Amino acid sequence: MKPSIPKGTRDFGSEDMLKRQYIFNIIKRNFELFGYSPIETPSMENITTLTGKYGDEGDQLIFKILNSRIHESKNKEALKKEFDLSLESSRNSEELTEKALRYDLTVPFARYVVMNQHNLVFPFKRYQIQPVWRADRPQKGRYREFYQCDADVIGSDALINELELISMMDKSFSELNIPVVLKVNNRKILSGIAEIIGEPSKIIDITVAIDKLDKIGIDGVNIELKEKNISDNAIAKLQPFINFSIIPLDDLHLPAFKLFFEGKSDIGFSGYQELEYLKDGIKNLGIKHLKIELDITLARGLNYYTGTIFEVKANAGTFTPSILGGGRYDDLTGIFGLKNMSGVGISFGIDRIYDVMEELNLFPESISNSSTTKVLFTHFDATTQSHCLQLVAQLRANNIACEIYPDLTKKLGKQFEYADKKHISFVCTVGSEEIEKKTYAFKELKTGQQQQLSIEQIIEKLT
RNA sequence: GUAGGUAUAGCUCAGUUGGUUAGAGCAUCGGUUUGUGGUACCGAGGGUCGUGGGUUCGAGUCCCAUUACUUACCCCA
Repeated sequence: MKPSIPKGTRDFGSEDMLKRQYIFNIIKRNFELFGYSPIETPSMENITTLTGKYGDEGDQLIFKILNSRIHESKNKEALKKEFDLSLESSRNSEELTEKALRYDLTVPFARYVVMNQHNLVFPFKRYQIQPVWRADRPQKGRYREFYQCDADVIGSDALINELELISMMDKSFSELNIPVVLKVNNRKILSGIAEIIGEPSKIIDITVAIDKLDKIGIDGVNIELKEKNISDNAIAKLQPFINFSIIPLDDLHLPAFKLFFEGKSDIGFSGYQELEYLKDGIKNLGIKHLKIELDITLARGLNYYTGTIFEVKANAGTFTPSILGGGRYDDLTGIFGLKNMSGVGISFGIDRIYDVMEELNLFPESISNSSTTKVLFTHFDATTQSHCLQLVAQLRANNIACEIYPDLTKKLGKQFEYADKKHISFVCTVGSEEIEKKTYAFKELKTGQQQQLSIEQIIEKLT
């Protein structure tokens, strides 16, 4: 049988893992620096917890888990009927699947908050670093199993939370040294636009069309809008937004927004006010790295967002994936029975961050050619090998990572080659003469220097 | 769901308008070197050319089907 793994999944080798841990460590440190504490939730959720939160497209991508022991079902007729119906259309049948793999970390988090509401201190700030699964078609930078690194604060509708998140993104991407643009928008502004032009149900079509501006030009956008049955009158009203769809936040002319919404759309006006707060507040953050722009076309498919929305795009030449997403959700916990719990959060996509950093060669050289092992003990036979056991014990007692070449071989060359390939810095050779004199041949592979040292001298050298 | 591309050694890939025994590099193992790695040289093992059918005197090469992988669109981290 030829070994294989499901498509869209990957194995991570040791070097991959060291690089991934490098990213995880930076993100995790910043999460803690900004006051978030860790939680974890199960890989699988009850399917009813997940469905209906991600929009139609998202719901289709949920990995469902077939119920166990369906052959023992007492009501096989009902089961068959559900199965037949499932063949006809996309639907959820608890007869067949009552569990599913989590699609993101935000919805399980909301579920967690509701279930633990009496034990949590609000506003509750948590971070969570775990894999999620999507039944997507894999392609470059798109996987079916990938990690998200989420930080959310729930139980506070203050916009200072958004500012803190922006500050945290700036610090994190600055430390990772990735060139990025933070795109910001606000669902309230989108709703306001839809309200004013009288096409409230068409807002997704509108943003999708405007988003194609740089590809198909302003006329192309207008044609597409018309194809989506949006009235000429509405298209006319949209024109200012098409022209200023993407604009650096610093250049943003807020009075135009105010004028557009004031007295015409309450929700749009409140979106404008939030934007104004953010623009003012960002001045206080001391942003060093992040380029921030307002992007009216940024909609984000997830249904639960209600206010600010974030997306970070990396710039690795032709490869410009979005590597972070997030936003504010005013009532995600409401469905689970807990009202008035506004939350806001962001999610780093570590797998794509990895791809971008690999593309741009941003990993420190030291990661690729470093080993967790400091010293390899080489030997000639069973006697000298077992003597090594005493020596490694002493090194490990001093927190020096070391290992013994496990196979018995007379060939020192082979053992040295092992050390070299594993990028182990030092080799300590133990022969009968060494055991007698209690000094060992201690060689630094990088320099080729070798001296006879006692185990105490070795420990001293390495600490 | 829509549209392309690819499939040959463990890995990455050559293989000409169809023509005798299908090649290379890397990796593995052995040797030059039975107490010293990264370099070098010599040698060895490893293939029903994704699967099934067809055309042909003859198919890795052409045609059809099928499966897997992959890229782009949609959507997304």
